[in-house]
Amino acid sequence: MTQTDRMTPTAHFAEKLRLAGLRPTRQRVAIAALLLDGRHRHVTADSLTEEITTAGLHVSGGTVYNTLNQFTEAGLLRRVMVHNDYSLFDTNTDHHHHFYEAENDQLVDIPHDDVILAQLPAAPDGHEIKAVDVVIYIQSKNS
Amino acid sequence: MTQTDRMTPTAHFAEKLRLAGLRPTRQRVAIAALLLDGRHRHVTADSLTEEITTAGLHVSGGTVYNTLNQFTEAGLLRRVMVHNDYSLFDTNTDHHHHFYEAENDQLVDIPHDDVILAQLPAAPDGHEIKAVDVVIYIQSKNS
DNA sequence: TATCTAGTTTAAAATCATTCTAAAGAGCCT
DNA sequence: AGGCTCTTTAGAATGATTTTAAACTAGATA
Repeated sequence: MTQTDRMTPTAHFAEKLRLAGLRPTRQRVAIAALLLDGRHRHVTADSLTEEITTAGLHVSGGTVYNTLNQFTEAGLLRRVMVHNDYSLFDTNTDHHHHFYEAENDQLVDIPHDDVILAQLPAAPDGHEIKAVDVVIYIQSKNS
Repeated sequence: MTQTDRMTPTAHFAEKLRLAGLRPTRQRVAIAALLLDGRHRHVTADSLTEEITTAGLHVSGGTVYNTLNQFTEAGLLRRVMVHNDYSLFDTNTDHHHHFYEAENDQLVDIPHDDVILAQLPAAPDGHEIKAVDVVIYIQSKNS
């Protein structure tokens, strides 16, 4: 049993935020409780706002965007690039890749081991690799 | 010597557009002449507009966007997803991947053979793989 | 070559996700 | 509790891209 297991949910997420270097404000804790509960899913500023509303809470639009960006920078979320229409965030920060079906704007995780990069190029001089993203674009067979 | 080698540049690109199913309008031919000459590079709506102006021509903003989208749909260009700020297009439609340095918004091609995907997952039922994109995010070593 | 029509281009307005602003509010240290 | 800094807020601003409605043109037809 870890330390945070004995805490109230709020204290648990507040601690998580502190560890990430973020002051645990009411809004950030509320969003953390929604997004960082271990469930793996993909959210947008819009879908998150909806969740917040459904939970009977209110957080201003600007703060939703700020929080999403701060969580991402802190490594609590991962940004997924599949189109230019709006930002997508993945609550699963483990190393994994994605299928993307443009037709339905559907993003699906690929299990960690199912893509193996046998050989990577060396990063250009003076640079290091920060992340490797693989997106496999798929479409219905009858289209 | 192929057929198009004997044509004027304009006729050459007009033919290219026809083959792609696009009516060769003055604007599309002009843009094709700039983008589809075989040089491999990355352009944005903005950088393309600049090129057009430099060439002493004028094409409306809407048409620049439409053309970029149509060329992409026709397989004459490839869209590269690395951020959400604006769309990037690659004049190289061959299968290859990219390094992306967020710091300077710098996109660099990775030679075809330098990334080897040893194993790909099967596409979900009823779907087929359309494309596989690999983006390697890099950063300066001293940051 | 004149005519027709569907597809294109245009400038300008509209859209829409995201960021910025300035003022009000809230952690948190003493 | 007091105070300082970081946050949040609502609303305005930004900026890339799309849409609009009218003017234009490629290409087919007569």
